[in-house]
Amino acid sequence: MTFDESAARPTRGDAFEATAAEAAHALLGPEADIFATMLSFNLFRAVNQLQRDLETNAYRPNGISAAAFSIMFMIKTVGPTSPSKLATLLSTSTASTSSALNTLEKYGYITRRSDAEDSRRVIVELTTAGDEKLIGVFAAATERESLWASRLTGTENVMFMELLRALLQRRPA
Amino acid sequence: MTFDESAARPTRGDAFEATAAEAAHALLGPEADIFATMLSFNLFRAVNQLQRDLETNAYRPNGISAAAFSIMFMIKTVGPTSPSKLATLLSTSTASTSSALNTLEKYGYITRRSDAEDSRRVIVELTTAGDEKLIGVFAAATERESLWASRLTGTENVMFMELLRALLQRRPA
DNA sequence: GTATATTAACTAGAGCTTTGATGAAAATTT
DNA sequence: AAATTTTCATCAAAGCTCTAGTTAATATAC
Repeated sequence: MTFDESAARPTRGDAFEATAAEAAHALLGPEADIFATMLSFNLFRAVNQLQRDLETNAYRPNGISAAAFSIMFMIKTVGPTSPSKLATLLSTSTASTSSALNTLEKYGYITRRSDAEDSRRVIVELTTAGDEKLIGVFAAATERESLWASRLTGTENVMFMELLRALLQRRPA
Repeated sequence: MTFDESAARPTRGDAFEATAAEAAHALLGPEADIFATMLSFNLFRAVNQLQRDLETNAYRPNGISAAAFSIMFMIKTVGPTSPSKLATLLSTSTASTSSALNTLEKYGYITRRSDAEDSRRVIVELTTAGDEKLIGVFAAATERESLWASRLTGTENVMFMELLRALLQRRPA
């Protein structure tokens, strides 16, 4: 990926970022390099706002949680699969997955059955109701996400995607 | 912010992103524009990994939670303040803040006292133990965050910061 | 001055998260 | 074949999240 180097000039964060930077220097001393910390700070701020938006406007109106949505979407992605596979794919624990599956099962959106090959294993499947629910929630979420993306230009969005892919794919230096 | 337009060429995501994109098209049809959705998908993936890293390597070894850390850091940032002010600044509910403050108080990291001016109001303050704890955790978190930032070049990190500031400061189009 | 409305903090209940423990089944070792 | 280890799923307990509702105190309206 290449950037126009002239673009790499410092710009200003908002008042809140400035206050947080002050606190960081108060904790680590005025000489400390806090760039990565402020980057992480703003990253969490932005993602928390997006997450909240999706929960308020896509998940909750449809009566499901973010975790429930991600599990249903994952089953849709990979097909009928086991709780442990879901946990691995979603970077969460099997215990959390088990708990969320309990709720989804209670609502009738997924079913559990025993694997004939390996009876330790459980196979989780979307029901018809679950599939229909997922379609509605997914459409609502996509709409909110598009609204967020509209804060950036097309080029900026592509850059953003590049940077995220780099974060996900590159090993730490 | 300006970008080198030649950099705005599509690159490839990982196998997992490709699978998710397939599922998205299965839900919305092959014509659907799922760019924003995939951007959001990768954003959550990256942030979840970072969050997990910080919890595992900075917060938990020091015996506190991410919420506890963010509250302590906020008190350090703005000084003694009320639960409702903390909730506003952290974009969370007063109920969550109250719950996290209960734990922090139990551990002796913060104190609550009544405001003389308005006795509905509570003033939350860091104890000496809380301040010392915060310094240690903050240093550990900063170290992990720097490691993450090292996955990107200096220019890329600056770009990343620009994009986050744009997301936080610009109104939806 | 009394009644209503608003505000601050908290609790209650449901859900998801974690680590750690448990039980059962499969794989491995001896 | 028998004993050990590993794997899978689940539960338990502690903590944070939310919405909704409560209590107490302040502000405003009549």
